[in-house]
Amino acid sequence: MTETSAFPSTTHDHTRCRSEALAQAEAMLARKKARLTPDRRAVLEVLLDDHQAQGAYDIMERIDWRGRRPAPTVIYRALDFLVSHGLAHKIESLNAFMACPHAGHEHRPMIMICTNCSQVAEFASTTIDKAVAKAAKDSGFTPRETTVEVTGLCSHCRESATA
Amino acid sequence: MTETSAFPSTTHDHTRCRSEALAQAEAMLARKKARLTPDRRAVLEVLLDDHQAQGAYDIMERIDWRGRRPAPTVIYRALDFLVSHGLAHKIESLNAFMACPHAGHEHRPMIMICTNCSQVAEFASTTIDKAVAKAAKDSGFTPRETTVEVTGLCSHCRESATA
DNA sequence: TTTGTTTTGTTATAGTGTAACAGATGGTCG
DNA sequence: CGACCATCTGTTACACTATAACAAAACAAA
Repeated sequence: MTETSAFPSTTHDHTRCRSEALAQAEAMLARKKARLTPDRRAVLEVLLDDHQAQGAYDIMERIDWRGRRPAPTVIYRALDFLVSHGLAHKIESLNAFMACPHAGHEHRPMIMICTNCSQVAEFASTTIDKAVAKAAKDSGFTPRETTVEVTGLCSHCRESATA
Repeated sequence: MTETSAFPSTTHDHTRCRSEALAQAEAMLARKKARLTPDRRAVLEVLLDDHQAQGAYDIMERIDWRGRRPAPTVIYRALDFLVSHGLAHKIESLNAFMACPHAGHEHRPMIMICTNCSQVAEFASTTIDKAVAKAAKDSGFTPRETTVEVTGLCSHCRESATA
């Protein structure tokens, strides 16, 4: 099993990372005949600006909306859209949002949150899914949606923390 | 594999369920030399009143505090204490709290939330813990705290939903 | 081009959670 | 006892997160 650090290296080409994700999102929405309106696109772009979780109000601050700041409703509506189409995830334990790097995959991945650098990453694991399904079944529970979030240290911060 | 429904039956002896949990909590805190002050006890009692998740403000409403309602701070302080001693869990996806039936065990269980009857239950699974640990390791991530929450239908609601 | 659906604009408000600091209380050790 | 330190309480004010409601505009499809 290779260690595919889900956290991008500090030197990765983020301009490209960002534009590819955007292109993927556009393609995916076109296929679904869903509309990436200017508000939605603006929110997605802000989310794609870095690999950190961002609160709705942080996003609000970063959007130039005809010289003004958009109202919270505008942001939440866009976020609802993005989340429901799998382009973003809500991180429950932070009340914040992240862009999803794998647009369109139906998935509810594990989310990892680095408490040092605040970067977030996701990892899809069928092993976890199965373990959760089994635990639910053993409790007579019929699962619908699963949330798995982990805080800790990403590989880069772990190394530098060896001080 | 036995199906040990983690959700209490509608007919279970809740008076007893409640008083046993309280006694366990007292014993555990005495062992740790931590103080179950009146505020903390009041919050714990409200949490133990039923098997649903309760928001901090719901709890606030239910506490008679010398004829008044306690301030939010009072509730959050008590909740912090209870959570840090393993007597309650925060349910991130609901911004709400539940009493922990297994006082004192060091654990971060999976939490199941019935979207029909709003009851919540927990289930400790080493299989899930291992799967999460492995997924983290495969991503070069060093985990600290894990949150696993599942929405769905509990056994009782699943049966009645077969209409 | 009419009709129905989706999206926008806006205001107001509901819900969740902390900061800060003075004062009270309790446990401990001389 | 009584002085001390740590913890817990009381209170005010505020910050952050999220939704309700409804009229108006934009769009797609026939």
